[in-house]
Amino acid sequence: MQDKSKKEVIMDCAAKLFRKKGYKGTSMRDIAQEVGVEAASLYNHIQNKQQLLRESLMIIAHLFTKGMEDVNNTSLSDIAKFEELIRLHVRLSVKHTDKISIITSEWVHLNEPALSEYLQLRTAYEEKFKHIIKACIQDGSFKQVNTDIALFSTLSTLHWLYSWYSKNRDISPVELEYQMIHCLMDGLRIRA
Amino acid sequence: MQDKSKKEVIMDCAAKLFRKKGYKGTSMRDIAQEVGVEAASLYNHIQNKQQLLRESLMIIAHLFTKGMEDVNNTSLSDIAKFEELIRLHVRLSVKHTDKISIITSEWVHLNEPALSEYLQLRTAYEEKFKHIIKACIQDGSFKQVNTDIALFSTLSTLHWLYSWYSKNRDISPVELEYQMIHCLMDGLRIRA
DNA sequence: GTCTATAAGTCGATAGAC
DNA sequence: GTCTATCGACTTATAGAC
Repeated sequence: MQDKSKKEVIMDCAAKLFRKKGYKGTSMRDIAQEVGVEAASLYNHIQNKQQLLRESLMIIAHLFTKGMEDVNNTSLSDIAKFEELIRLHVRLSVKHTDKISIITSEWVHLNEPALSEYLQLRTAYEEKFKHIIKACIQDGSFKQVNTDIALFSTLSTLHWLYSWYSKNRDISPVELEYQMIHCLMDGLRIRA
Repeated sequence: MQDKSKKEVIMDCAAKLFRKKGYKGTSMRDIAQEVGVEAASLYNHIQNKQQLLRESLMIIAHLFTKGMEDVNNTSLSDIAKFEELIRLHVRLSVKHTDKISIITSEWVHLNEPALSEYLQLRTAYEEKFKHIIKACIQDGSFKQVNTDIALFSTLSTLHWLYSWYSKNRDISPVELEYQMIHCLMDGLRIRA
């Protein structure tokens, strides 16, 4: 495996600190200390602090967008697509834990025009997710639920996977995928 | 209804801004502008910025703790207690939308000893919630799910109610309670 | 109780030596 | 490419006039 470039090291350290203390709560001096250099040295590899937030966020946003496209390009049934999206979230949460936390809570600190670009990607993603839920209702595999609430409830759980997974690393990703699908699709109660 | 004290006005303005821009992203000048005074004037009513975060957060934490006690002091069945907790979250999210957002994402900026005090309350709350889920499994009303995942999934959805409710104020709180209970307990799929 | 003025510190970012 | 030194803006909070 190729060594990380210095920029990648900086991006990873920044994501780790943004997660722990937030974007505004993390100084360039904090990031420099984590990397092991002085703050001024960071600017030989990056333009500014905002770039660290923007690039981490956009990398993840495009991974979700690409994942959604891949799922929609299959000939799977709608309910199988729904399951595949849950697996996508689990996979990305396990692999990019720190950066995922940024997309969940630090996107508000994005400057324009990156903010609008990000929100457009997110809205498009959510609309496609909702479309699949609606299709599941129409083909009779899902109940006649309020689709907005179903979407919100599903995404809330998936957005916070990263925080839960950090504290429970003993469960395997495959087992986690199975449990999440079961929990979200079938609920808790025995007799519905 | 009694008029709000100046301190309450400041607390509400601060909560609103903390929600929008985060604790670290909100300056005392921002809060002062929202209140309609100069920044220095705030200090006649409050001690410091940290107090604004701490008090808002503790008010909500104690409302949840009190709500959990009330539920556990009833003679309801365990599954009815679970439903009652969902109603508690919906009720508090609707009534204290801004302050709830702080407890979800800004608690990391609490200084000690308030941070430890808050985490202790939160852990105790989660343990009691988990205990009710376990009781529901034991009495046969819930499936044999992973209780940690069931707890996490339920709380994630409930924690983000406030953000969803802000954008969908057309649904009534009572209808929202019903939909949330149905969604979390019965899932989406028709045949489990 | 509100204001102006300001202290004392931290922030992101740059200049220039090496 | 890293460092030291520093700029200018912004931060929380206080002092003291009114």
